Amino acid sequence: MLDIKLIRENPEAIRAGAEKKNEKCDIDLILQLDEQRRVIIRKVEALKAERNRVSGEIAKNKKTGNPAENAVAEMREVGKKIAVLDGDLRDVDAQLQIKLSWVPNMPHESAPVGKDEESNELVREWGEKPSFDFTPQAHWDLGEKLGIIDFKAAREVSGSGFYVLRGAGARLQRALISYMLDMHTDDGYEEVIVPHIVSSETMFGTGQLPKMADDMYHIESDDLWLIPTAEVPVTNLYKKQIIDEAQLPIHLVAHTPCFRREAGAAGKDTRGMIRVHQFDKVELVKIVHPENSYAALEDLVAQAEKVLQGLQLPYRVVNLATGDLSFASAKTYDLELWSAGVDRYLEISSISIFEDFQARRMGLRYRTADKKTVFPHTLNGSGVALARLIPAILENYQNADGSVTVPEVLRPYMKGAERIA
RNA sequence: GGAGAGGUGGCUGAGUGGUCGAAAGCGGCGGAUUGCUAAUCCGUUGUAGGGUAAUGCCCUACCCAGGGUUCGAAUCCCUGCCUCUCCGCCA
Repeated sequence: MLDIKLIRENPEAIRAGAEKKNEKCDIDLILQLDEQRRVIIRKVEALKAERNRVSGEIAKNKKTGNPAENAVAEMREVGKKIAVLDGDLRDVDAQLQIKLSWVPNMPHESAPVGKDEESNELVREWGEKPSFDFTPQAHWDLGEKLGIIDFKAAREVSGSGFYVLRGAGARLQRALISYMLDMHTDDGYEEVIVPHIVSSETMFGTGQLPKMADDMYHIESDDLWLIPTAEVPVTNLYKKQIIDEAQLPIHLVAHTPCFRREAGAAGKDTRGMIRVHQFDKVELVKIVHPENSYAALEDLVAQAEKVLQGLQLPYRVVNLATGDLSFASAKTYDLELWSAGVDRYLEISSISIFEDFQARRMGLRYRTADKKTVFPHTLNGSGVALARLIPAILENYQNADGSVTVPEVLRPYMKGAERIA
């Protein structure tokens, strides 16, 4: 959510920002509703002030036994006017809130301007792509031959877009989760376990609702939603709170499953576990002081990179173009992992700063020393997504005989196993 | 799921339909004082919206949420949500 005052004072900037993100929003209507709202407030509050004053007099007169019938009759009329205006105000305010909830966050000036991923900016590359003296296989072939990924069983159980890990495959995922959680908690992130099903209000807080409703699983009977990312429950842990400035920065890490309908992605990446309806992810969330939030973004990127560096996997860092940014994001870096079998980069982590957009939506504030309440900045980043990481490990660490070498840092978590064969 | 109780400011906890944004205590903040690791005393202490040049001032709203009754609601009525206790069910 953007501050209505900001929109009132800089309508052109907001319009331009939305345009850069390929988002539409009706700024003119918002300004009009905002003006209407304030006109009604001025009227109705003047009437309420009068009613309060006269009601006080009525009380006094009743006590001293003076007649008050005239005043009561008058106030009955004033009360009717107030009821009408209050109704108008509710309507206008509701309309305004809906329009406001559809205004995207402004892109940061350091996000490259462009309408789609073509304009993404390569920031840096790390590691070397592996070279093979044989033709590397894709993870779906490798995994099925090794008996560690079972797509057929997943289809039977749930339909397309799911996967089953077995044996060393399941073990590999658990090892990765432990490896990542250990790393992040060692670096000062607090581990949290959170609900995977959340309310509409919570989905609104981080900006998934209203825009992404069709991309998420909705449980109609209870009006609850399956989380598409741990960002949602973790950031909302502080919803509607005024926290102490001294509590900042807050660093959290959570492992959760993520559920995505992938409604608009029919036909894309249909093979393997690259685009699925459910996958696990380790997510990092930060709540920080506005003054150093962009430094916190760089730190968060480095934290996610550390996971890949530890695993010795080649990747590149990309600064997303404005048109590729999500609704709530001001700036996003993607980490893309090279995967030898599919011969392409896989987006494995997305690290974003939302400035105060999410905090304002969820009513999260902190109190300063001089007792002001301020919206902190929120950030999050995958650290990292398992359903992309496992394919990359299998493909990049594969051997000519179809076995897979276990990355060294994972061996302690795999009972010392050096290979999956 | 059934029965009962209840939801008041950072916390504890009062509150007869009118002078209650709300007693009191604790905590916090500011100050005074005492040489003894703290006590005592005084003051102050919520959030948001509107107006205004104004972090000041005025006004409005908020005692779980949403409706209603009334000139006037923390206080009465209805609905919902949540919490607690007991029973049932259950990993």
